[in-house]
Amino acid sequence: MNPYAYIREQVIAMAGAMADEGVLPAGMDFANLAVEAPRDPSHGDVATNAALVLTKQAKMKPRDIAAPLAERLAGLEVVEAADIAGPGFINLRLSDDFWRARLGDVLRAGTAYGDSRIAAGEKINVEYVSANPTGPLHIGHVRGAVYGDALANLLAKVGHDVCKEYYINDAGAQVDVLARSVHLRYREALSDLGDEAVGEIPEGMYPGDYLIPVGQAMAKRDGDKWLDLDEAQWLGEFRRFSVDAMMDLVRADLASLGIEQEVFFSEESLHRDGGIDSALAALQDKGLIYTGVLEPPKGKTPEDWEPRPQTLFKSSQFGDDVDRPLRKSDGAWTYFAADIAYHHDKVERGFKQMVDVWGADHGGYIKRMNAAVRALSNDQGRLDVRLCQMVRLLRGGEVVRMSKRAGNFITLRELVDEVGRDVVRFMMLTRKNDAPLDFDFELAMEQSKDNPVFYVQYAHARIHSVLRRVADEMPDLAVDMETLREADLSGLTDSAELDLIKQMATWPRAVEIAAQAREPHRIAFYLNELASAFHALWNKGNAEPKLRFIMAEDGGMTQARLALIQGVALVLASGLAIMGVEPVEKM
RNA sequence: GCGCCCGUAGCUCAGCUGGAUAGAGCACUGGAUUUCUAAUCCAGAUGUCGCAGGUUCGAGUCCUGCCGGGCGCGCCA
Repeated sequence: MNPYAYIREQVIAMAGAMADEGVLPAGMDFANLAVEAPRDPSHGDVATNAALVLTKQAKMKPRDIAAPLAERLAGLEVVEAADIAGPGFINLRLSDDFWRARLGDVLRAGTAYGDSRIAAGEKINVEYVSANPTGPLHIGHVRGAVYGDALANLLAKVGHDVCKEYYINDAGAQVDVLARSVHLRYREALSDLGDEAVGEIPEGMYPGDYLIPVGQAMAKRDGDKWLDLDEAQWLGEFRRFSVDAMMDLVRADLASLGIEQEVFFSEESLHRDGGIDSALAALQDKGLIYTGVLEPPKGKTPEDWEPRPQTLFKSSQFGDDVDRPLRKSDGAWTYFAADIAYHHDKVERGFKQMVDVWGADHGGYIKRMNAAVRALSNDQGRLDVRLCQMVRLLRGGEVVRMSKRAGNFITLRELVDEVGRDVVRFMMLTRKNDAPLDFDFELAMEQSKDNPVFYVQYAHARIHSVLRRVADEMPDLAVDMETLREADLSGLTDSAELDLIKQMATWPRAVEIAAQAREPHRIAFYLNELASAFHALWNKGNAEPKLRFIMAEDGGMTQARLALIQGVALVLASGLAIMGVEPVEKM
């Protein structure tokens, strides 16, 4: 049971009853009525703004509504006290028994505790990473990868039917460059001279060593059949072969972070199979495509600007600043045209809700994509573009400088190899996605409470340490899950113990809030607080031996305490699962 | 010039979509260790929430205008 949702139901039911009796007017709207834990715990366990929200509709003073409502609430068995405070808040203190029963909820649900049905069965598409298939993933891709993956988990937790997707930009000129670079490595592989064969990699080619095995693989598969042909004859095959190889690389990089997407959608397939034609035909039918001339962009006119009639999409009709071109001057489709077709395909696949995770430098594209989705879906679909800000790498307080030209970009794989998957994932989720993030190598590896990854995992490991220990110290005591679920919890009376339960009871709500805001970082903050409450109780046991989890002379108390910390472990584990971090049992 | 994001304690940041006296951590000071892993905990201070208006019972949160920082601004992806 979600205690806040439960109390809210009660409040609404009572307000309804008051309406029936004529104390309040009939037919009031309760949408804004909130029941939450007050910021200040001294105000009680839960608070409601009911009287304040209803004051206008009822045309009554807040306190005149609050008084009779509080009186009724006080009559509930679980309510110990109902006070009116401030401008008209009703503060409730709930019985300890009520809270102890919430621990039972946690133990019965297991890691499914916090699962919600607010989005039950709603299909949603989450597209993330979508890096160009021209090389391994690097540091710039990591945050979006982790954010997108955690968001997908979070959305699934609240009931969404989530499709995790990657858009392969395999149609642009960068793929020609890739194919030529691989052809170079192919020639190199067939030459007796080895690396010497191609010498310096020419300007405008990809110099990375990761293409050497790709060239070798091609040489092994096809021998010298492409060696003396014109580019036009080998380019297509080299494009396909190279993109496949790069996507294998990308998938392996993602796997090292524990990311596995279900759909890999090829941009090239849109060009090949008529996807662009059909998407634009759909827009054409709606009268949203025309030929026109755009104004030059203000403030930064390109030198070679010349007004030119273009094929344009009326994105300005859907909130964009100007209409956007669909064809390049050479007649080829723009990237935007392909992207329209891609989202058209998503709409056709039945997605009304779509999330795209992009780098902050693509912010300028949001309006036109939103416009396109609205147009393609007859305003039924909704695209939510989430931007991830830059990650700054620090080593010992110094910013790690990287440049693409110098080729010293830190790859995703290097990062994971150095600090580990769990650290990377957790750290990337310790900030709001649209705020810049500093990633400090030294802090990431530090084993102290300053390191949030460690702090949370340590709490989980500590709990399992106790569970291992009790097996040694009290071998005859039953501590399996089934037993703990039925344990008598009435011995849990200390404020630190009840605080821990109350903290756990906010988990389902924390999940829903994070999911609605699409902000998985909130999960990281929640886990930090829960871990903190647990560490506090642990230390209280050092000062007061009566509060220790293992009470060798009192099996019943030990079971109650173990039930408590097992509950904490379950909530920590279910939160870490959303983040994609392993809940370690031993450190 | 235009658009988007950001501005909260000395530093790094939360702030539950409008609630009560705006919170953590770091740093600083003092304290707890024959431990269920002290890898931790407890106690102590600080704020014109960038500025100015507006909306209302109530604004860090919503609206408008400024100021400051970041990103972007036909045909690259």
